[in-house]
Amino acid sequence: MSHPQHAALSIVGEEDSAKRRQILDGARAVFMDLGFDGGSMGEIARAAGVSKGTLYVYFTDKNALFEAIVEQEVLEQGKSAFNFDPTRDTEITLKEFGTAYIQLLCRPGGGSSTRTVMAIAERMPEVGQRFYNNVVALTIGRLAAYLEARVTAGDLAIDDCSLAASQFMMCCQASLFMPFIFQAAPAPSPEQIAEVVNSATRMFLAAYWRR
Amino acid sequence: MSHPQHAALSIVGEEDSAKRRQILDGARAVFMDLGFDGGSMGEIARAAGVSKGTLYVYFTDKNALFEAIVEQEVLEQGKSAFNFDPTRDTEITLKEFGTAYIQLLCRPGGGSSTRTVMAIAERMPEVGQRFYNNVVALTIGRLAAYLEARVTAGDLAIDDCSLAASQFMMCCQASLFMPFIFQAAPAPSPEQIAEVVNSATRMFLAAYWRR
Amino acid sequence: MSHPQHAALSIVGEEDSAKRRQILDGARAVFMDLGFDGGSMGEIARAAGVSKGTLYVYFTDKNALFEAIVEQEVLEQGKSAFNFDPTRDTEITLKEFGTAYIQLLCRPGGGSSTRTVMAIAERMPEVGQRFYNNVVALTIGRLAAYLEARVTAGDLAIDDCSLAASQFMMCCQASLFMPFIFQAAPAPSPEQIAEVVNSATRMFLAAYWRR
Amino acid sequence: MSHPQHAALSIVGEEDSAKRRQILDGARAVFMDLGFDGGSMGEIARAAGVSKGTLYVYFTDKNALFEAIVEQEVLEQGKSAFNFDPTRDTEITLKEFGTAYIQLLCRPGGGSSTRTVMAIAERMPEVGQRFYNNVVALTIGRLAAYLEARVTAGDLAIDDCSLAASQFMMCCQASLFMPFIFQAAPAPSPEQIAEVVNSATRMFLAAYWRR
DNA sequence: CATGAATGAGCATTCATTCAT
DNA sequence: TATGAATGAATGCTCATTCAT
Repeated sequence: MSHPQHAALSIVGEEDSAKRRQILDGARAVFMDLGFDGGSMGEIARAAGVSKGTLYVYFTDKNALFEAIVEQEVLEQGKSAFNFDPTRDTEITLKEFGTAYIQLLCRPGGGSSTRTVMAIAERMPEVGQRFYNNVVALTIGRLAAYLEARVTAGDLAIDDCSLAASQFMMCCQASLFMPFIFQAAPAPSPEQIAEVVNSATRMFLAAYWRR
Repeated sequence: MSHPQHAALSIVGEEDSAKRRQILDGARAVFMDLGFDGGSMGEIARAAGVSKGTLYVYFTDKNALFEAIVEQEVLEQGKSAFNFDPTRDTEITLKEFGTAYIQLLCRPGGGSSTRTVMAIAERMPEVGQRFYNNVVALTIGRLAAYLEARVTAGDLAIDDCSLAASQFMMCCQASLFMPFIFQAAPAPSPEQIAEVVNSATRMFLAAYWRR
Repeated sequence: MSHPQHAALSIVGEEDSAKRRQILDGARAVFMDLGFDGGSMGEIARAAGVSKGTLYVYFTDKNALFEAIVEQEVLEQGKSAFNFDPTRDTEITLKEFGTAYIQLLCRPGGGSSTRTVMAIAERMPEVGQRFYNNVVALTIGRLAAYLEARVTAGDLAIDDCSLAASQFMMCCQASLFMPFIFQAAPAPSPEQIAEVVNSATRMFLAAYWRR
Repeated sequence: MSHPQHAALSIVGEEDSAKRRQILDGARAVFMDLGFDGGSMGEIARAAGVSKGTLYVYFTDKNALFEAIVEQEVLEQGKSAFNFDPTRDTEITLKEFGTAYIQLLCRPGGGSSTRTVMAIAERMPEVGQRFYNNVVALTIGRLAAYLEARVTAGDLAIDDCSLAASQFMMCCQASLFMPFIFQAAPAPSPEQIAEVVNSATRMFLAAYWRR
């Protein structure tokens, strides 16, 4: 029993045969491009290079396959290691994190996972929740922990570090993410990102830097 | 001559018979709940209390109906009159605006239009653009104009008022909008909104208040 | 009772209000262009410049309207007065008739009635029969009567004048009608028609001229 | 690799699985009875004993299926081997050919393909052309070649053998094909055919027999 | 009588899913 | 296990027909 046979939603210890991976790769490409409804099982099969029948050997149905994709995305993005060394310089840390974060969020064809999950959240709330909790909230939590450390270190004066973390992340998105996700602007250039992140950092430190 | 027979796509001066309104209401409910692909013309007909055929008397096809819904949302949200009297107190103005803005964005079942449009933006870029330009960018522009006035008045010191406006709006969303749109949290309470908006205002003024 | 109210299929003495004529004209244009299935009642209404509802005031349904069109075509084509003066020169009469006949049959957009009726004959046999009997057979009969007169006059020696008439008409179609109706060639030029009709006449007289 | 998965429109070397044949048989029955517009994919599926979905596994759409039917008819009728041995007696050859030709054209339920293709020729001209060129024109060409041989042999005196061939074929149709295709008469009996073909042959030889 | 808004049955087509091999 | 042929329910859309005005 160490092969497929429906691992269902077990968050950890997913079966990972080559076929399964192949399917997930194809499915990700299709779902992220076309969305849940827009992508068909046929296209996924073609993209994955397997037969349609095989899809159903590894996943009970389209929903399960989609959930697995999101899960994978969650795992992967959750792994995004930002440098939150608590002893590191605050300004540098914030700028580097902000840049990496926006680059991740706005990479060409990469708002896709955010968009795709947002899109389905009304119909598949658990999927939206998992994505939020394990990607967005996780990152907020990590940044919050870093901020807490800087508070302790005496650099910053913050009441609610979680809120502050969220504020910083949203500030970094200002003028970049919304146009990008609404297709009103292409992916931002490194220069644009730098400018916005610098401004966000300045604002953040102006508000929270220990006076 | 105030009746159906294809009013076409005229953006302004749309025919507004009762039937048309009825259909738009049904369609909005369905599209916002299920998304563009998820909602079927049959369901819309049922929701609107008309026959499927009637849908096509008023709208050429599913796309046109969807676009009309978005257009309506655009018109409605674009009309949102925030009090941007340039002589008004800065802090009060920001707090009131922030509160109204988040209430609009996160009203129960109201992130839906944002979500629904984001979801379709990859496949219908013009729709995404219209929504961004006439709702999001419009509001940013209005706030930016107000900020400009306060700069002139000597209250604030801001280089890029448009960026600043965007920053304030994003800051107000912190910890509220993302959980809401990912269905990880219900619509925020007035108290939650007040707290976040206050914090955003504090941060904003700390950064941009003339020293 | 001297107005509409469904005159049904009465072959003679059809009601003929202006509206009715208007409808028939629109319907003819549409049916002959698009065929019975291809033409819609909506298009007919537009072509006739009346409302769809009005169509049903004058004709019970699409079938009845179509039948009326064919009937009208039958009446009109039946009236085609070829010069069959029994005392007229045989060769000249044949050539003139042949030319007029092919011109009628192959006039641009005019094989249409033949095509349209043939097309529906399997599903509406009575319509096909009426058309054949009152257009094709009628013309054969008239030519046959003329031939009979020439036999009596001593010009021709024919056993079965009806068959002979049919033979002459078919011979005139040779190389012209089939390509035309299969859309493998455009409507024939007067020169082409003349050549074919001349050849047919030569052949006919070679076979039936009193030796 | 002898199975579906879209054999596309390859005119020759068509895949020929049993299912495909089954579908073609059902489709032929339906299309020939009801015409292109009159026959629905649902009826075809029922007639073929397969599901509607299966139709689309073998044919991209209704048009393709219809074209395949016509193509099959073209192939089949094009194969009709008439005995055109150039050394064979002229009168016998003509009579035998004429009889076989009319029998083919007027076989019960067999004028149908001619009718069905004529009917659609206005909207699908390539289909009409293929049918004309590969069925009608082909046969004319073969007969013309035979006539040419008889001219060379000194039996016949013909200027335009192609026109003469067409004339003979049309003459053979006299009083038989038109009533048949308009459903004004059932398929002709062998006796009727013999009589008409004999008369056509007599006429033809009277005109073209070397004097 | 004439209108045109409204209907609902019907159509071509797609696609998630099943299952014999 | 992997396949791909087959399915049938569902979808977007059209159109002949009805009926209140």
